[in-house]
Amino acid sequence: MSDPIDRLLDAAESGKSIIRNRNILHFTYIPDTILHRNSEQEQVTQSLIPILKQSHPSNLLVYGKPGTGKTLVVKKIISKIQERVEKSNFPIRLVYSNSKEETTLYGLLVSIGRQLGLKKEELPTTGLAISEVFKRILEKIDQNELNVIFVIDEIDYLAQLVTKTGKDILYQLTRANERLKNSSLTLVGISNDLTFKEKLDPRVISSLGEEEIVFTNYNVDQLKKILEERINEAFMQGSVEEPALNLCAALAGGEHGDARRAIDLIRVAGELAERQQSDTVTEAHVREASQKIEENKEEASLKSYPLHEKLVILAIMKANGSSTGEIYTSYKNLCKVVGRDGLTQRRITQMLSEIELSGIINGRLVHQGIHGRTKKYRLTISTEMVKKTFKDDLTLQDVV
DNA sequence: ATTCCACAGGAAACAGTGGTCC
DNA sequence: GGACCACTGTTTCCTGTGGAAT
Repeated sequence: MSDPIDRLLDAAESGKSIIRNRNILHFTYIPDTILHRNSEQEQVTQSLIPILKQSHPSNLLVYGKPGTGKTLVVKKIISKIQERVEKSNFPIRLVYSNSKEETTLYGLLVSIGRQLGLKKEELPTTGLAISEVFKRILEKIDQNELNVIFVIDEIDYLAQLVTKTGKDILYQLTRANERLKNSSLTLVGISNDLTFKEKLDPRVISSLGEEEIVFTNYNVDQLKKILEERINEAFMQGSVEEPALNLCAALAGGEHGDARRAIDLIRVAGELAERQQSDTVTEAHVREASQKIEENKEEASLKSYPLHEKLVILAIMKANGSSTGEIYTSYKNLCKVVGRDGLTQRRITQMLSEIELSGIINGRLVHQGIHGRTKKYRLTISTEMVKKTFKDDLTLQDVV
């Protein structure tokens, strides 16, 4: 009798692979035709055309929900312009940065500076005043006579960072051209949040929102087209069943027409099907994939929490559906068990709202008359999931 | 009609870290 | 080596609130 592991490996080796090309199953892979964003591509191109004419265009704002291809379109068009302009001896420099990836305003500015070629000695990663960092970036641009396009993804986060620190960097960015002598700066902001402009300083709105382009959500038919094209290239002929394709499009369309999610779904479903040595991807695989993606998200976010947040989640688990006060008492007990000092109730209240944002718990404000008002929280994920994930944490082993 | 509970959640201040600049 | 800066995670202090109880 052969070793079961060998048997598995043998089977996997002899079974045929239904995925031909994995790369195509990543959202960020863009074959030229696959975006289905013709009118948006035209709009973006048009508003950036002044660069070709060697005058700097007005600032541009691009809106669209996640997975609508807005970043990909912007990047693609700018790199096309770059190619043309290179020949004409009028250099432009593309600087891309994602506000969500940088946790601080300082970090964002430094990432921009690095892309412009500022070394660590010229622009240290900490210690300077924000205005100083900004000044150095502008000096560099002017010195090298660059025509720069700043693409700032998730610019709503930047706006948040700015309001937090009280600096008006956004305003200065939009008006930077007034300070530049031999160069130019164009700002392309990308945002998921259509309402984000309302929170901005009116002075910023007037210069930033000169041009606006909205990427509408994909509908189910468009998602189907996108999936079909990718499937044709990425899978073996006929290995994805029609109902599976439809389900993928429907699931992703049910959220806000997120092509990234649709493509993720079909990729994971394909991988599952391969692992199970199935010749085709079926509806069942897609459902399984959807569940798996969900679980992975939950697990990853549970794991990423620091100790006190984990304790709070455990406290909610132990007293499911209870009020902030009860959760706090439960949390204090847990702290005693693991031998840590408990934080204040104010901080725990804040943590609860933070955790709620991630969707792991659900809060409901209740007014109990003379018994005051409180918020009642319950877990939205299974307790098994929490236990399973926290078991690996040494300090938590006793309390799980 | 008034009181009063049990918090929610904003604002500000603070401590500590890790850095620059002169 | 002291003044200064950004930033995080926290504490302290505070005002506001809907409806049961009186």
